[in-house]
Amino acid sequence: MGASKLDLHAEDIKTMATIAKVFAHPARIAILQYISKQESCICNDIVDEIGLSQPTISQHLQVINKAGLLKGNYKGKSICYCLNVERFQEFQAQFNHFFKTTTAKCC
Amino acid sequence: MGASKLDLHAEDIKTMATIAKVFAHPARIAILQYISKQESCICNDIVDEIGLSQPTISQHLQVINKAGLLKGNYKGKSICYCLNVERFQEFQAQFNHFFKTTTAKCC
DNA sequence: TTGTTATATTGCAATATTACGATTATACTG
DNA sequence: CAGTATAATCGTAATATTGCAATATAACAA
Repeated sequence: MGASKLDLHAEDIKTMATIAKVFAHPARIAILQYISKQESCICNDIVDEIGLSQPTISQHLQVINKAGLLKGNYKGKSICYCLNVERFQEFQAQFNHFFKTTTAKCC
Repeated sequence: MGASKLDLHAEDIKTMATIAKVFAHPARIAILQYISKQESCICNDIVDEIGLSQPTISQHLQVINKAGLLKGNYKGKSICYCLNVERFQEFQAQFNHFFKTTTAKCC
């Protein structure tokens, strides 16, 4: 099928998976790293940097944005995309909690 | 297409995405948490716990296993799956590094 | 307003993922 | 060895993701 039986899983478990999905594509990791490095980061720069087409980058940006990790302000004709640091730290906290609470008992 | 242009991205970026993919499905998160909680954790228990079919669970276990996160020993007829803690901690370290090195400069 | 540049959206093709029934392999038991 | 229980594999269907060309929209400049 391809559709995950979402109702099966607890809310926090679904949240973790949703967060992880954002990071589950190299282009999105690359975009996040690039955005965080640059002082000013307009979409066209990202396109040049990553090597994917403008629509594809835009699509990945949308995924990142939907996760709440993006802030954008117009800088002239371009948009300066920036990392939503607060949200990013929330994600990190979720991961840390997941790692902390997942420790093997057996073997 | 669906195929990611892998050659575009740096090795460490691909690694991050690959790791994240393991966590990018609620069933796998649930499996990992369940495995870590139980003293002894046979596959059939996981099937009962998660509510997906045996082949589906087996498929997810394979994904987790390919990532190196699984240890399994036969316990009678069943297999006791356990978390490879060392590998799991490696993953955590990778995430920590990613989060640490990705900090916004602009906005 | 018209033209220009930058980004978003749409539509579509290719591939990947998820899920399960049917079957096969594996390890034990009698 | 034959029988049983458990897990893996195969085949296949449904859905999701990825990627891009074409097009639309948005913001500015003249």
